[in-house]
Amino acid sequence: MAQYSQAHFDASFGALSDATRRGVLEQLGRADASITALAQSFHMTLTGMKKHVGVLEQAGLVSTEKVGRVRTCKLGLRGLEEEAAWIERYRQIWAARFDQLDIVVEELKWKEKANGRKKRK
Amino acid sequence: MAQYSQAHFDASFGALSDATRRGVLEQLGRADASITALAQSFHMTLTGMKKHVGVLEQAGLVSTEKVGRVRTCKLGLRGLEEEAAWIERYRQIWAARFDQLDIVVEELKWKEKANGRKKRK
DNA sequence: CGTATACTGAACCATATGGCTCAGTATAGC
DNA sequence: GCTATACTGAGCCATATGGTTCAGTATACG
Repeated sequence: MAQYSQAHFDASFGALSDATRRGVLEQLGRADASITALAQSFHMTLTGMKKHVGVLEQAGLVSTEKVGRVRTCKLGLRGLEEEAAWIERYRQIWAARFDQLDIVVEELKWKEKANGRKKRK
Repeated sequence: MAQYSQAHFDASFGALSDATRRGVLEQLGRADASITALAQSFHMTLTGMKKHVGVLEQAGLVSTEKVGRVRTCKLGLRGLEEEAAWIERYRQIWAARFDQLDIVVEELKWKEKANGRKKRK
């Protein structure tokens, strides 16, 4: 889990980079749905929606099962833990860089004032 | 703030869906870098790297400034707050659904009974 | 001034993406 | 059995992506 299998991220972030697919995830969060139901929700053909579901399934975000004629889609086994972790790590780095900038600003203030008591170095 | 400007996500998640670009973000997290430096790091042409930087810049994740001949790239003003929030919200929905599944699993337990499938809380 | 460096832009290429239609196959229900 | 439903697969189309080369332009520096 500590290892970030980069390859996975290509698929999952790629899957998230489309508004329709994010919408599908949201809808599946409310309730499972058939391909037909999803296609209608997003005003597109069955075939088009099937591709989107395929992408989501490939990324492990959705799982499907066909019973009779109907393929039911639901949220997949994989959550977005690793992706959340990656972003969180990035955000910390980003924040750190920004803090450095704050420090620079602060140091400049300190210089001009020559009175700084509360230095947080 | 509660408004999620979906259009933005296309760009940012799209930018994250490529290993090279994620790598660039990590490198820029350590230190600012020129296009040339980045291109060398990732073994690709200047022109190729410039495109990646362009994508990241478009997504607001990187900002660049040209001084003399050198264009220096740094982490952009935009962090990934909204993206983190989206994923977090999804994860909660996902977890909720999974809890329902846990209930199902528990209901099925009476059947197997002996096998120790420990439920994660 | 002359040359090496750093980038830029156009153009090309192969492949992927996001949609569609159309022609199937399989199942539900009368 | 017949028909409507639900999906599937092939294939088309336009555009985007990830990379390249090549021919510039602008700047640093001896």
